[in-house]
Amino acid sequence: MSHMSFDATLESKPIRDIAYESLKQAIITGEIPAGSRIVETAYADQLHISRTPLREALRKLERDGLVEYILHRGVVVRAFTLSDIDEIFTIRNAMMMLILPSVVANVNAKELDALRTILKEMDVAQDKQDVETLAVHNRAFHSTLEHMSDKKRILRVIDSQEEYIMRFSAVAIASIVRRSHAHLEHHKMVELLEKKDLEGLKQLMHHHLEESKETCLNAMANRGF
Amino acid sequence: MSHMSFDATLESKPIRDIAYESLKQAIITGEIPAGSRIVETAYADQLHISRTPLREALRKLERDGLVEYILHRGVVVRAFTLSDIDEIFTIRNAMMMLILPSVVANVNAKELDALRTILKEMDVAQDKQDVETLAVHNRAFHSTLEHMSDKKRILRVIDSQEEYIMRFSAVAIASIVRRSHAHLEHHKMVELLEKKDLEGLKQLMHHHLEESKETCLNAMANRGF
DNA sequence: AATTGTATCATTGTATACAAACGAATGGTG
DNA sequence: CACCATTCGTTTGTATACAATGATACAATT
Repeated sequence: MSHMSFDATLESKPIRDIAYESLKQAIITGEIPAGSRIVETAYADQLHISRTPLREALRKLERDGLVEYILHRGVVVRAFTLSDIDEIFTIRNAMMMLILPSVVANVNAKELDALRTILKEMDVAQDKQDVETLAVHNRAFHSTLEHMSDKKRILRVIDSQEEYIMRFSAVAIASIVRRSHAHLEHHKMVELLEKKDLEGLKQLMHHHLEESKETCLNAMANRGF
Repeated sequence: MSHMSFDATLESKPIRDIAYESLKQAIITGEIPAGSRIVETAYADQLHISRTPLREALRKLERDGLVEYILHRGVVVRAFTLSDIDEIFTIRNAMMMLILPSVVANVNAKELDALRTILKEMDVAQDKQDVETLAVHNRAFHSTLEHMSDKKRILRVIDSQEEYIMRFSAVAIASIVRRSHAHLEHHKMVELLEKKDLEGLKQLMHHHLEESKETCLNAMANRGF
């Protein structure tokens, strides 16, 4: 056993998955504007890959609802409206309410530690007003919390909305008021988790996500969406 | 204008979509058992198509969560557990609660008529105890009702669970007791819609879907799931 | 006998080639 | 000039060919 592949995470992913993630990112960040048509040959050339893996990536994006397929005309990037954002946050909130019971039921010391560790890093970022880092940790915090649940299918729905949420909640975090509120709420969430206070957690989480949605919708509206 | 293509619904769909639907059906009905590996060459040959469209169909099913992808080993059909079924019904119920306000807000005479027409056919099927037909109309009823909402993204989530729901709720409809309850509830739903009684409708719908889930879970458990 | 190395095979991953369909430009006809 | 048919180019749809990878069986070594 001289040299096996040491790190499974570095293992070469199929090109189609790289294309999938690349496209997803480009669409969510708006790099590829809504309404754009994605011409396979052009995009494949740009990525220096063939059309085959690109097309498979497009089929996945189609099921994600990020692109729309038109017979014999390929795909166009779907647009986000304010209503879309509203719905995305609403879905996530509802799903969160569904998994919280299992989160509280499953929570253990190790996972609480993981949350506390993230929280400490958030404290630092919050002190520095480092919004970028805060956004990253925010995602990690929520993701860790969510995945304490064993409701796989519900988690799948949440995950499918996650990309958008993080994209748009970054806008919410940019608000200094919302930022400090959210920070306090994250701390309170861990407290409630420790106490296994399901009802308190549900109420807090619902409020947290609702506030986040409102802040985000306002910010987007101001940006002329 | 001699002969254009007359019926858009008969328009030739891409093979990949045919493969997609065929596979989806086969998996949901259990024709391809859970845990089976789907070997591309074999399945493509069986459908008399090439691997390319089949692979694109598999990528869609992957995003649907119907198959699982394993690096360099292809896809295997995911298993349904009782917990899966529970979650699927739960998701659908929660999503339904979210769209009902917009359904009540948007309802108009034409759509109510459509519902009433379906209901009449259900009356006939119920009289004859024709479970097959009842299942078809049941799907049409719920689908029509749901699509009165303009919440596109939430509807997308509902639709993504719909196939399973119909597969499993067919089991529930097989119960004669549940069948008559459901029938009465469908009539009551239309009444409440007419009256635009949102709260009443929410309560009824929640109960309706919950009962359906319980009946289904019991039936499945008895079948040794 | 157990284990490890190696050859082979089955299967997936990707690229390319060709066919079919659509759309825009062209040209003829009333 | 308007209108329709035709042609051509672009782009998607599908098939096939080839490369890369992982699994398996078997032989060699201990």
